[in-house]
Amino acid sequence: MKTKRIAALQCTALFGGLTTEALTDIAQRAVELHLQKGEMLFLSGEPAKGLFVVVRGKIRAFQQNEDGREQVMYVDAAGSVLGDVPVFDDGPYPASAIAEADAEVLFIEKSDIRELCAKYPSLALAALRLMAGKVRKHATLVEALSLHEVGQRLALFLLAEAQSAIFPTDVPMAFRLRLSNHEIASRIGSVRDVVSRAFSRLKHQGLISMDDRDVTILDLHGLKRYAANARSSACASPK
Amino acid sequence: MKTKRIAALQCTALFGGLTTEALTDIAQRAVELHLQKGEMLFLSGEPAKGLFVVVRGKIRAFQQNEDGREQVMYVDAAGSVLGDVPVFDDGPYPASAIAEADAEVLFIEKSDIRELCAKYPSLALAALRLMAGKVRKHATLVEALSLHEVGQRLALFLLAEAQSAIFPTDVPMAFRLRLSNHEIASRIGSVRDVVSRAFSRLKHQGLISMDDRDVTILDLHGLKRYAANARSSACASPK
DNA sequence: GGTATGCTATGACTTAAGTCAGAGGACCGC
DNA sequence: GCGGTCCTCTGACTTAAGTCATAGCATACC
Repeated sequence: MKTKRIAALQCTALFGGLTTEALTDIAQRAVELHLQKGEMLFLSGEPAKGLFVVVRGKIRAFQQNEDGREQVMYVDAAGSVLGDVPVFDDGPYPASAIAEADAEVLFIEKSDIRELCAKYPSLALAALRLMAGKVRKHATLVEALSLHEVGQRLALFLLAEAQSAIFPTDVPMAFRLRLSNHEIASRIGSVRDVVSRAFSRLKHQGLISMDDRDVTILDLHGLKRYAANARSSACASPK
Repeated sequence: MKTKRIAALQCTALFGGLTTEALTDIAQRAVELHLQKGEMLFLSGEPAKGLFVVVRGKIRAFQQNEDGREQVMYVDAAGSVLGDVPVFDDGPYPASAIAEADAEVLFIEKSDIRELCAKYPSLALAALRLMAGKVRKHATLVEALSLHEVGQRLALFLLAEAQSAIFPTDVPMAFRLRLSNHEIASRIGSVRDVVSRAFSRLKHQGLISMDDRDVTILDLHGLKRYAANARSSACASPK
């Protein structure tokens, strides 16, 4: 009956290392939730009762200001865990979460997780590894937002996208953008129009080319140089 | 001989809950370091061998761009732990660390920490709590940098400072700024001049007053409103 | 005393970022 | 076909942020 849940838990970095008994135990205590695209999972600042495991679909964690502008923290697909922070520090959720596509998630009580961490050291270490990764990711975001301008942040975003899109042999790296300019903007801390202009700048400087949404990095080193220091790589001869 | 070290470890949130035996064990494996003000403890991106416990003094963790502009992540005083992230995710240090004042720190090997986490679940849980707090802190910073303007970030900073300066009875909250405008700027992601102007704006709007570096919050609700939405609280009648 | 040094404050200026509006392309359903 | 919706790209404009230069005021030091 609960084998599907157990399989889902097994696929996560957090629970993957546990024994079948432990997984069965968690699976039985978990509550299944089905979300339609656009449904909120939780709100930033809301008291937290536990964490969520994504079984299917996509969940977007983000912050919002009064004007409705969004900053995406991360997007969690199947196998990811969200809402882990409040489990360990007893605070409210630090961000809001919404279903980016129809999704299926498992809810697990805070107390259950803590209990299991105390019982299975490997679970605690897995949680630590996950959490450390989040700190690192956020630290990178802070650095980008505080110390780099929009064009540089876009360059960094493209470099990361190129990395994750696996085309190891294509030397002039090409990949398809899965996100709209609006979505890119909400990830790199800007707005649609400005991202559009930043793209134009990269194109005019000969660092990338775009055919519809297919990006080709023409000058990898130049793009990296631009990401590190926008000024140094300017003044080239645009077409 | 090592009782001083043990006492220092006992004072940290990370190791505070351990038994004396465990503490003695760590204390023996720890390496003592003495830093003069301005000395670097580690550099962002550098491979990490372990974590550091601050025994005395202050250590500042920060990022820097090519122009030398700094973003402070946090400042650790006695009892704090830094460099914990790479211990659990095996990456390099995510930020640089420098002695803000003459300092004394203990270095503990990555492998020792991991071993102890597996052995003492309470240590793992303490580490998780610490790490969760860092994620939360960074998430707050990301939100501020991405979604609020400098004036709002300064207001948020002042509200946080007022909180930590303990004056529970003073209704018109007053506290002394321990930081220069330059330091404040490096914490809220801006530069000296801009912070100075942001201060003037808050003063002109009657939200705060300043006598040298003594700040008084004249209108707590107004300041909070300004932090949430700078536009709404404008247009008041400045003196 | 004089002279560094470090800090604040300010006005003038430049540039990056963000806003607004218009035009056009792709896609969907009717 | 038509009218939606959703996206992109652009130029013109406004505003926030950052830069530069200057002046003032403490403190520390010789």
